[in-house]
Amino acid sequence: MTSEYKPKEIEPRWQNKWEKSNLFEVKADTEKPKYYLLEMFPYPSGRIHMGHVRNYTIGDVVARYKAMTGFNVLHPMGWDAFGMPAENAAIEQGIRPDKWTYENVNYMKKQLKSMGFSYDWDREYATCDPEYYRWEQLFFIKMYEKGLVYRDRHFVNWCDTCMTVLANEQVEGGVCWRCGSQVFLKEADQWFFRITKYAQELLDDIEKLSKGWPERVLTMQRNWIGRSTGTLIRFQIEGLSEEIEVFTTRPDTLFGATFMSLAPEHPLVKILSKESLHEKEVLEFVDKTLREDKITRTSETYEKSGVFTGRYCINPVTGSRMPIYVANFVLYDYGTGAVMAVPAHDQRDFEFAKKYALPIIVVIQPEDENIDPETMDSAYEGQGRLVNSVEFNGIENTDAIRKITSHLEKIKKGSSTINFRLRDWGISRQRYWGAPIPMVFCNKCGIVPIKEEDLPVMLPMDVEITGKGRSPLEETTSFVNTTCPRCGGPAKRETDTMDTFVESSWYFIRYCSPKCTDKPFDPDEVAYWMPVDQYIGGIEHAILHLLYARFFTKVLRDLGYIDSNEPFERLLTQGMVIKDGAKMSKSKGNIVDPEALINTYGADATRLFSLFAAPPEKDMDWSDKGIEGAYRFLKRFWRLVVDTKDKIISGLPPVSEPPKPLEGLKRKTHQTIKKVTEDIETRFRFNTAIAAMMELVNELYKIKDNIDQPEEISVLKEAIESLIIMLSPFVPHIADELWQTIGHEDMLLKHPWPGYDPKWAEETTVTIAVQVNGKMRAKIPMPKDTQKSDAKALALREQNVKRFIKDSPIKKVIYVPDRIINIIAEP
RNA sequence: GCCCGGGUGGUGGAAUUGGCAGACACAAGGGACUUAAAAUCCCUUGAGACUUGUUCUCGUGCGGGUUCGAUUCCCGCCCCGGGCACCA
Repeated sequence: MTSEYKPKEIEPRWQNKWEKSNLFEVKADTEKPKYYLLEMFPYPSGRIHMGHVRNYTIGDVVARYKAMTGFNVLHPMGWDAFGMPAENAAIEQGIRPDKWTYENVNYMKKQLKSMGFSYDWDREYATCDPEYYRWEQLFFIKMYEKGLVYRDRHFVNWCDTCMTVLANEQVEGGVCWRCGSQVFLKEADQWFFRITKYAQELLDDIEKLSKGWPERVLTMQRNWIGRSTGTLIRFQIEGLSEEIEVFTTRPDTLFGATFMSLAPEHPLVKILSKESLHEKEVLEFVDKTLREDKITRTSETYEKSGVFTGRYCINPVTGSRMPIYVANFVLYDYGTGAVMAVPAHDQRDFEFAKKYALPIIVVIQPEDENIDPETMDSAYEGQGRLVNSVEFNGIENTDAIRKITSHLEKIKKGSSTINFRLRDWGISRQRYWGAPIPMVFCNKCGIVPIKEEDLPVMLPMDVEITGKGRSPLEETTSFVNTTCPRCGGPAKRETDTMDTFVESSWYFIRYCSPKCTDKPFDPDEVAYWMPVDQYIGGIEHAILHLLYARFFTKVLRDLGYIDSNEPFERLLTQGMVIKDGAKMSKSKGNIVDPEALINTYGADATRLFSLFAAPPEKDMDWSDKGIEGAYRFLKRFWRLVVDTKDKIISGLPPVSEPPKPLEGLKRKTHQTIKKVTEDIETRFRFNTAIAAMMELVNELYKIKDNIDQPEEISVLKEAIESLIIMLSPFVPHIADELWQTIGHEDMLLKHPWPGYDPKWAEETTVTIAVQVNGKMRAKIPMPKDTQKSDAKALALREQNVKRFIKDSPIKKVIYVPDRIINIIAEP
């Protein structure tokens, strides 16, 4: 062993040793408590980036720590391998998506291994493996049979020049990212998962997650599901048998509803204007609005506009005729896609009414002012008593909500209802590189699912991908043409593939038994490992991925595959990696390649820095200089151990009563163990854990050369051994190397985590801050647990304290034991 | 626009339940060692004031408030970031 720290030599050596001894392989063992630690799996984009390094280092610290505290730790890794970049690579470089993907997987796997992560690589898979997506196809069929899958019309982004469907990401400022022509919304038949059926349970179970998930993620999910209680009201259309259904949370304003607004997408729009004078104008307006993107449409500053359809509906309580408009600000996605317009009490309706000279009727008057439709310049959206509402006049509007709803129920024109903002999950993608949807279209039998025994529906590999025209699968006749599973006659396959969020909605269950071939999961394995105890990943997944995974877990439970209600017991959301004030990205050119860092400073320094730079939840600012500090600390620690190695090897085990001069070191050692343990266990604050260990190293540097006596050496030995063990989850290579250097043979992952003696982890003297009238005037060391009267006496003796009290009488003394004493003395 | 976060020295951050603002690092400056450089080790380092102290004043995005005491709680702003259902 050399005396110099050479990460390039020791890191590959230990990675090999770990691999050869199968250190990270785990098996279900009911004798041991299990711990399932999972980080969000990566998309194989080509090379790992700093976000991966950060995410997987955080996970690795927890995984190794849990193993050292006696848990049977499952720590798997795999690849979220379907998605658009592979198709883009095919378009741009002519490389096959499967080849591109698996090459990336191999390269990134090598990179992850060079970081020394404790993955059980035996469980690895990619979601584009047919052995994986075949089960997804099975779930689709089972869900179809249960009524959880249906087909409906939906709007997609369409580029007329490329003749192709675009993802939102491919629409830049309303135009196609490739050819620059205007993108518009086009209707298409799509497959949907009925996630709304689970809306209430997804909302209720948020409560159960409140212990282990960040509050902000739960709030975001709650708002996304968006449950609101309201009233469904039916308006009869004059001259037609159809009714317009409206969802409103403000039925108290019904007497003030003077017109009706429909979303441009609403199916009634075409029927209403059909063969009328307004038909052309309406259709043009709808067409124009669908060419605008949704974010513009819903903004408050957006110019509200609409056109009259030529038809009227009847207000069910007043009997008055309400003109029906198509309005650009009404969203088809929320409620029923139709809004009863109450201009006096809704700002958007008010603006619309002013613009088109529609009647404004005030039906709610506040206590302290008198609202007049002639003079008002904005809608009144507050509380008050009803007016112009016949038998409901004088009632508080909050009571009127209930009373008018019951009235509507009596006259059979409406009912109380619960509305969710959450919409069903559209999973159809007109793309090649995804899991085929296992359905066929038969002229005789209609839509028919593939037979279970014929799964998987294999994605054909030999296709031409141009990025233009129809999906490549539609062009592949050998794929499209098939026979009907029911009648055996000629049939066509569904050529849409599934949203890649479907793969990531259940991958964590597959890790429990990744090699199971006759069913999706081995029930015993799943029963042992699930749920995931700790999930770690980016905050950008706070809503969609996590909600879909929760939904899928509940569906798979109801299909009888698993018992868990929720997939992830605890969640840690990690911040992004920022450089020069912006998220690291290729387009900004501010990428830092982790591979270069590993080559220069080693995996341990890279890991240490990514943990030390910021707490995990926060965005982390990258600085090139910071890694130098981490590297310097490792060198410093290395030298400390090498310098004291001989003493430590021959040293005595810890003594309970150390020599007086070393009591401070003993105390610092136990305090550090306590701090590091708590920081990992309860707070995930690795930056402060590392800072504490740095402090102990600094302390050791101060005294290491003055230690000779056997009893002193025993204190030193305890400190250094504890440090090596505690550092091992953070910087595993150097830790195992130094552990061996001081004469041990076991690997630290199998070594127990050190405990601390509470007696030594406590301070005996504390520094009390003395305030006079809330301003700090002195600091006094006192024995721990000093009584208030004694503390007061000591404080009053202090020169600077006397100076500020002068002759003023002491009115009050506030004492927070072991922290602060505040003397209130004002003349 | 809507929902959710964040803002502390030159920089990253610390302050765990309302109780000493700036731990630990980085950068910078000074010194030791060296023929020299690198490496290493030691010291100084929020701003300002003077009476240079166990000193005072100011200071946690901005403006108010609650409190003996506010980075922490409340109200109103400003700025930055994440998500918004076909990026993953």
